[in-house]
Amino acid sequence: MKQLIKDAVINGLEQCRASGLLSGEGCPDFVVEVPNHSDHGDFAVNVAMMLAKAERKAPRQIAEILLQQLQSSQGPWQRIEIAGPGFINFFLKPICWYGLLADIYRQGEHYGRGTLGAGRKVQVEFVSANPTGPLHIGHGRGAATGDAVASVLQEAGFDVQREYYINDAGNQMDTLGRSIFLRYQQLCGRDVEFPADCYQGDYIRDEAQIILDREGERFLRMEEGEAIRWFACHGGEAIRRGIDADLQQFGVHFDNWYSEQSLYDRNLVAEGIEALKEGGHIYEQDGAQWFRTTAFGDDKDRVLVRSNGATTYFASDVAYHREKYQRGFDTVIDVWGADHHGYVPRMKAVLSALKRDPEDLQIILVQLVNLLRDGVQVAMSTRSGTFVTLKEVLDEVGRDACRFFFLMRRSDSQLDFDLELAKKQSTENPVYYVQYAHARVCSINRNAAEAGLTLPGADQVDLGKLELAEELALAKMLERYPQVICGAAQHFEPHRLTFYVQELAAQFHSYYNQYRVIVDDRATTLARLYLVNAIRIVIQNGLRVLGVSAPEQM
RNA sequence: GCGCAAUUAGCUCAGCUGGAUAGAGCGUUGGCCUCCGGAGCCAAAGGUCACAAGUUCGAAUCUUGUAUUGCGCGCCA
Repeated sequence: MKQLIKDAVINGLEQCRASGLLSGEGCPDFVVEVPNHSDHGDFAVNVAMMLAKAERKAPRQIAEILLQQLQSSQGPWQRIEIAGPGFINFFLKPICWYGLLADIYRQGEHYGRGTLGAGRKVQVEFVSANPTGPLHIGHGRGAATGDAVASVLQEAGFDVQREYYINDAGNQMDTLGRSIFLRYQQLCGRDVEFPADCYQGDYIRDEAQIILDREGERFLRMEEGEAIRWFACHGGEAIRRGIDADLQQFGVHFDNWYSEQSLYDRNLVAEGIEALKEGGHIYEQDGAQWFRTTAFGDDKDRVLVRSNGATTYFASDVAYHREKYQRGFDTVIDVWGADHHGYVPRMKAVLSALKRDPEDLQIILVQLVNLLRDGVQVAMSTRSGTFVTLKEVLDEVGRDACRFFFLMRRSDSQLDFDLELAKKQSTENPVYYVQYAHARVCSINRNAAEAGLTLPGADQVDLGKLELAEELALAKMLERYPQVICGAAQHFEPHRLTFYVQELAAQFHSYYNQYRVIVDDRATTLARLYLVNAIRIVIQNGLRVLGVSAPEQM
């Protein structure tokens, strides 16, 4: 629709020049936009203001000349006018909007799908929490965000893979093994000290108990190093399965779980370092191997291999990201906690060193969640063991409310999550507001069916019966949906969709409260059923992308 | 100290590629159920878009500076 207006304006401009009304050449890169106020029409064009200098004429004067030209030709508009400093405002015929409703029915659950991605391969890596403890509420926000970004990209036509990176190679796994082993020994009655740098959470003791029940006391006789390795391996896998179960409950499904250890097993870490070395990006100092990330804008160079021979976490990240592109992804998206923002330059440096466009790596920073209970901040730390898990929150407030809540802000904005507030299920929790709009249409449909009315098809509707300003506004709102998806995908901002469905629901509730859908006049009833069910489809689609259900009854 | 981000209504936040009179929710105040589901709707009040310069037809949006807040700055993961 926008393009149609743009073409018409360009065409009109050329004709004005051909007839000598305007001089100048070339066409400025003007904008067709949707004005904030409906008084300003459906679309506004700023071309006259941009031409003012080149034409040496007042913007309104240029607009007047263009207006004459446009009015003499055919177009989908009802009227065109000049306003403000020189905007040309287009008012379209209602049928232009109502005609688009047929697309929504024709495409159904596919309405909103775009071709922006053109099938290009994108990977979204998110959560990737260390398998040393259960997911907490902060991971939940990352999970909701990553999953929604992936879904939005899918809707926009990208070929998306969701991946979870398991940090199963560091010394934290050793700490995990030791922690469980110590609890195990305590459960066996041994008087051993449990140091502060071990994981304190109750789940450690639970895991130890499970192992004790299943395996008995045989590990007491095992050499300590060997026992710790066993506990690390089995404990890590058990915790990973627990994480997976929590994510399942949250409705998040990964296509791939990627082990950091596997990078070492396949020698990819050494290969990654070698690749950087070949590019001349590595030097040795104080017995360590350094990657010259400062050559690509980082603050300081980074160590890949320590003087004791151990590789750093960054080294496996180099290998990991290098391997992602070898797997054929055009764009790779990492979802990180915002406290890791200092790592962005060095990861971008990896791409530059590997001769990849740094834009091929997009990093979404998610602010940590500020968890409150009755307005009082809950301190969270994995080490101290005082954290609220994602599962606890899910059990309390439910999946839909939880996901919607996480997606109500842009990801790099702080989020206050008050558990008591979220549990109230009152107006503070807007997910019900949106779901209710959907359920209301379904309720209308049930009533319509009882009255012997069936949902009309596009060819059975007299669109002329939709003559209310509110109905036209709703139709326009529905037309915007695919653009919202597209914008959210381009900017990796799923919160745009959250805002959109809320706005659409609000507009529907308002309409519903003011007018009745089922009225005496059959043709009007059918037309309104046609409209509100298009709304239902769009709300359902929007919620599905956000990972929230659209119940028919509440 | 250096770097990154933020600063918009009483509170929490949107604001698209620079566009016309800056929006929403909550809270406050006052209304709306004989009526398809009141988990809803309507109305009112509420603003120096942190501050100051600059860029231009036009700035909450772009540039620079200042202030405040948060985060990051290891041969940790």
